[in-house]
Parts: sequence; C-alpha cells; structure tokens
Amino acid sequence: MATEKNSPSLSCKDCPFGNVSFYAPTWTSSPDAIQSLRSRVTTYKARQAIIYEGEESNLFGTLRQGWAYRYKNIGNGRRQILGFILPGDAMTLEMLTFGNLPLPFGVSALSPATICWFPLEEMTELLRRKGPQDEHSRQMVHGYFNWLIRRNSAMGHTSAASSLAELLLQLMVRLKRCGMVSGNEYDFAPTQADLADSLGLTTIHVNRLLGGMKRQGILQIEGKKMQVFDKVQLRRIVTQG
Amino acid sequence: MATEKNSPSLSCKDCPFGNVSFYAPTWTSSPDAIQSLRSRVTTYKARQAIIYEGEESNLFGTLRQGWAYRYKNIGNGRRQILGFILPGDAMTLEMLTFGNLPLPFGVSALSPATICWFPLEEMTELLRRKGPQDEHSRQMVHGYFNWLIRRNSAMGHTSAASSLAELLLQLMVRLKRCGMVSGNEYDFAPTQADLADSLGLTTIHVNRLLGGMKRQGILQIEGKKMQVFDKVQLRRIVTQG
DNA sequence: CGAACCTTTGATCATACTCAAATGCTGTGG
DNA sequence: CCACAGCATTTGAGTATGATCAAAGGTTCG
Repeated sequence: MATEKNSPSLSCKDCPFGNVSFYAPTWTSSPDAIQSLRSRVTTYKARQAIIYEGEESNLFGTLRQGWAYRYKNIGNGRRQILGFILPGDAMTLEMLTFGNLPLPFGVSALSPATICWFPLEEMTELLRRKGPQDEHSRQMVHGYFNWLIRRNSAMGHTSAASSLAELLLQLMVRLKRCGMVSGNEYDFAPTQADLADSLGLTTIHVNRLLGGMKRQGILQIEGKKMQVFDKVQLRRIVTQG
Repeated sequence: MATEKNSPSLSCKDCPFGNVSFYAPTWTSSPDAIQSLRSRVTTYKARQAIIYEGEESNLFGTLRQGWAYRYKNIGNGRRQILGFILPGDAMTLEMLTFGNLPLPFGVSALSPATICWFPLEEMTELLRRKGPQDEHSRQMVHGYFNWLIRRNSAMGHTSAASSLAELLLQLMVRLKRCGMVSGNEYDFAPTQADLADSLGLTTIHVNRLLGGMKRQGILQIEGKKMQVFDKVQLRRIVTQG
C-alpha cells in the first residue's frame, strides 16, 4: 500500500471520473475545491483489504482507478459480495448519512486500485452544501437505498441465469458511464468466484451459466477481457426471470 | 378508513408504545410535544392499503394498534413483503433521511390497524433535534440499514427452515418489546402466505415447514394465536443454516 | 519451474417448486 | 341463523434448479 500526500500525476481537475462521482456538481464548478480537500492518495494491490468490517473511520474514499468490492463475511469462511465499486464510486456512501458509525461490511481491492481519501467531516459538509450538490447527494443515496430494496425483493423470485445476466448488464452500463467500454469490449476484473459470491451461487454453477452464454454466442471472456456480442439476448434472459 | 382529528381515547401520554417508538426520548421527556404535533388518527381494516408504492406524502405515520407490512409488487401478481410493522414502528422511516421522495414500496394493514399521522417536516425537525433524540433517530435508521444489509447477505446461504425460524424469533422479540407477549403466547396476524411472501418461499413450503415444527413440539398455531414452546430448538434451526 | 489459483467437466443429490385437490375456517347477506 | 363464497390450511406426487463431491486442465505470478 503506497500513499502519497498529493500525487501530481492524479490531479482532480483532470480526473476522468469527476463527473460520475458523488461530488460531481462541486467538481464541475470548482475542481480545486475537491483537490484541496484531498488528504491522500493510496494505491492497493489486487485482493488487498481497504476497509475492515466493523471499522470506524474519519476518511471518505473515492475509487480513482481499478475495481473494488464491498463484502460481508458469513459463517464458515464464506463471504457475500454486496456490490462492486468502480472508478468514481464512493467506498462508503452510507457514511454520508451515518457518520463514522461502525460499518457492517468490509471493502477490498479486486484489481490494483487507487483511492483518493478525504476528511469525512469536511467532505460531508461539502456534499450537503445547499443547492445542486445537496440535491445530487440525496439522489445518489436514495438510488443506492432503492437498489438495496430491489435486491431484497428479488430474493426467491429470480433464477440464477437471470440474476447473472442482470449483474453483467448493470456492470456494463456503469463501466460505460465511466468511459471504460470500447465497442463491446472491456476489462473485467471479477473472477467467477467473485460473481458467485455476489449472487449467492456456487462458482461451479456460475461457470456453467457463463459457459452456456458463451456457447450461445452472447459473450466471450478471455483473460480479463470481456466482450458482449448480444445485449438483447442478455436482457431477454433477465426478464425471463 | 375512519379518521378523527384528535382521538381522546388514544392520548400520546398513555401510549404503551411511546418508549419503543422513533421519538422515544422526546416522548419520555414531554409526551405533550408529540400529542400536539399529531395531525390525525386513522383506522384501517385488515388488508386495507395505507400507502401506495411510488407515493409521495407529507405525513409521517406511526402504528398505534395492529399489524401492517411493507411490500413491493414484482411481476405477475406476486409481491415481496419487505418487513412487518408492529405497534410503535414508523411506516416509512426512510422519510426521515430522504424527505418525501417517491417510496419504492407500499404499506398495507395486516390486521385492523390504527395509525397516528404527523406532519413530515415538523416531525423530521423534532426527530433531528440535537441531543438524545437525534442520537436515537440515527441509531434507529442505522439499525434498519444494517438489517437490510444482513438480509441481503443471507441470500443464497440460508435454508428455508432457517430463515423462517429467524423470522418467527425476530417477531417474538419485537412483540415482547411491545408488551404483546404473555407467557409464550401471542396474537399472530400473518397468514402462511404472508410469511411465504416475506421469505420468498411458496405458501405450500411454509406450510410444510410449520407442520414439521408443530410435530416436533416447537410451536403451535391455532386461529390467530401463536405459542412457542421451544425457543432453544428454534434458535438451533436458525444457526444450522 | 513450481505453487497457487482459476476454469472446466462429470456424476449425484437435495431443497424447494409445481400441479392438483381436499378440508377447514370466516364472515356476509338473505 | 343458516348457506354459501371466499380464504386459508393441509396433503400427495412428481420435478427442476442449483448444490455437493471429485478431479482434471489452464493461467499467472513469484
């Protein structure tokens, strides 16, 4: 884990993800306000822990490069991945609502990752500043909450294939928003085990499902490159339940 | 649906659930502050809609009598019950965080129910008042959020029997807090279909599970009365996954 | 070059769903 | 107050989805 006080190579003004971030309205009007708040930039190796479950912290982190994920350990060495974090995303947006109460989940890097850390109190104050920024923050937290509710509602009602397809599509949409999709191809960091842990399935079953999709010509995964050929078919799998 | 401007028979000072409510600290120190804020008291018949999905409202409701539930409609006439509401509980505690943004779920009465309605803005202001009340509100919302995360984490990892047992135990704890359990017996409003919709199972499967528990002498359901004889065994079923 | 990890395949099994139908309970209107 | 309609519960038989167990190739990284 390397930390630099202020990385000149990663200025906020040039950040490609400022406009998808939590502080987008402020970033747009005055990127320097963000930069001057930043207390440090830290890099993590793939699979390295970033935040531990139950931790309290006075820092608010935003992912600048790479992939990360939130997870919760559940009995006998298993874990549930609660969601993937992409560039521009906050590590812990609930901190905005709850302050530094102990987190019910941990965060780890999925690929080599870089995170910009800000002092929690000042960042919270900035994000709650009346006007477009305040409005935007509320929308983001509200969206996250609705997503949680939706996920909860899908419990017994969706097949494994459907939820896998939905996850892949959602990731693609989010990656596109980050400008990380070129054509139908993009870097895909999660292993099949990660996908399984995210969906509450076994690795083996995810493998068979992906195998089926490959055979149907819907997608291709080679190395860490994903290609989606048939989004329509993928959406059909989602809606078939 | 009957509404009275101010029901003398249901004064806030004598409310048996003031101390389990969202506004408990304020209620303890000055019940009159609550009473004077209350804009109306409404009764609902069993199964009657209280709040519609997507609705925006300027009212904050607290359940005074009976049972209710939050639910979300999912395709083909099915619904997911997101949680049961007991006396003292808020209908929509997320309103405290998000104001009157459209709700991602509806609320209905499960049994005949009475609800105390308060103006949202004033109630929000009261609940955020610095000191014990502010602290208490944050704890409640935080607890709810953690519960959501936990539920999300349990996705593929728990058997139907385990999640049913957990639900029954949780309800019992909450009912006890409301003083609604005498000995091991209490009124139980949900049907087996309600339990199924809450857990993402089929009614038939819930029936078989309950049947098994009855045969093992763990519990008894007759009419709308539930008796739990063997809490230890029930807890064992939960932890067995 | 070897160890660790990731992907793939096969065979078998169990949990919970579907379909079908009978019985019991509750409340409502004649 | 009884008859009936509409729910709610219970039981049986068969099925399917996804898990488990076992093991063999591929990659990647140190």
